[in-house]
Amino acid sequence: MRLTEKEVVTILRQHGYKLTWQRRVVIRTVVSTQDHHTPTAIYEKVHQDYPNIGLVTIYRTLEILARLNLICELHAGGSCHSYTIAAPGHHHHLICSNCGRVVDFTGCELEELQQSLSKETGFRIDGHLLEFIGLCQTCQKETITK
Amino acid sequence: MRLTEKEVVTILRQHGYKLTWQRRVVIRTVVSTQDHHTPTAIYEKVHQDYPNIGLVTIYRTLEILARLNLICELHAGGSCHSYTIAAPGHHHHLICSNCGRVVDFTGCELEELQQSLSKETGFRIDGHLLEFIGLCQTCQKETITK
DNA sequence: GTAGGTGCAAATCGTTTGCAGTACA
DNA sequence: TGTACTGCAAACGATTTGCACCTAC
Repeated sequence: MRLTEKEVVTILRQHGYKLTWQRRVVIRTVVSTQDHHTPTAIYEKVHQDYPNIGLVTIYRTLEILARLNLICELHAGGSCHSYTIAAPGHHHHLICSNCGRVVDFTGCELEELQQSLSKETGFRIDGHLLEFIGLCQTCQKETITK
Repeated sequence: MRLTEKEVVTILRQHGYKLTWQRRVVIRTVVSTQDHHTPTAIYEKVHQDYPNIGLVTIYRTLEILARLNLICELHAGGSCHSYTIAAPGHHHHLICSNCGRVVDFTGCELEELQQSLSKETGFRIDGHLLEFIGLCQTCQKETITK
């Protein structure tokens, strides 16, 4: 399950950050969809309703949220500065290359591979990056009708 | 096994690209180390011996090499525009977070996970991104002595 | 009341493009 | 010899920074 606006806000406060309306708007935007967003995309979306908000604020807010692991950076989609709302705990992402929808999953079961790799190479393995890319059900149908 | 300079050059020619000394120098630089390089890093390295080469040429050469799958883009290291020489066939990377050394491996065995994910989510899965990050043997020793 | 947050403008960085000259095949 | 390639400079987009003002706590 993904983090809710309330949870994100709470964690933000717990870490001593102030809750401004700008931050709340950014959080709401990220939480409210299943896809991933670049800073500019968030800016354009938010800017429609709140023309006073600055792009700089988006950057600064995203930086904080990323540092607190409240949002996740994606790579497989294309842009490497694209974020989606986090889910608690260790998880990975399955991304639709057409609409950008992101689905979380747990249970990557890489421990075995990681161990044998570690043994073979002598590396001390600290982490991994795993993302799947494909087409979601809706976009598959669209492709067929076209 | 990773591609050699000769192999890269051959493939380049097979695809109708001309072999300039600039391209040869870039290829040699990428092939000659086990780590990964950003365009700027390659430029600086190459520029010492060949001050006439332009950064633009590095970009254009890397673009071609990437398109022909002769170099691989890495993400887990930090910079998202970092390349390492490719190995033939489906493979993944294990990256040292300290020295940047890259080790290839095959046999990611994600087919099972991929299938169950596909069944659960309805996604048609087209590909995946998998990278391990850690410390190579040499860098582990360094960390201990310090 | 005050520390932290915001917006603006300018600086900066990485990357791309237009164009005239150059070199590989 | 002709076409593709190069280097330069300029353009461009994304991101960061300095600073004066503002606001959540």
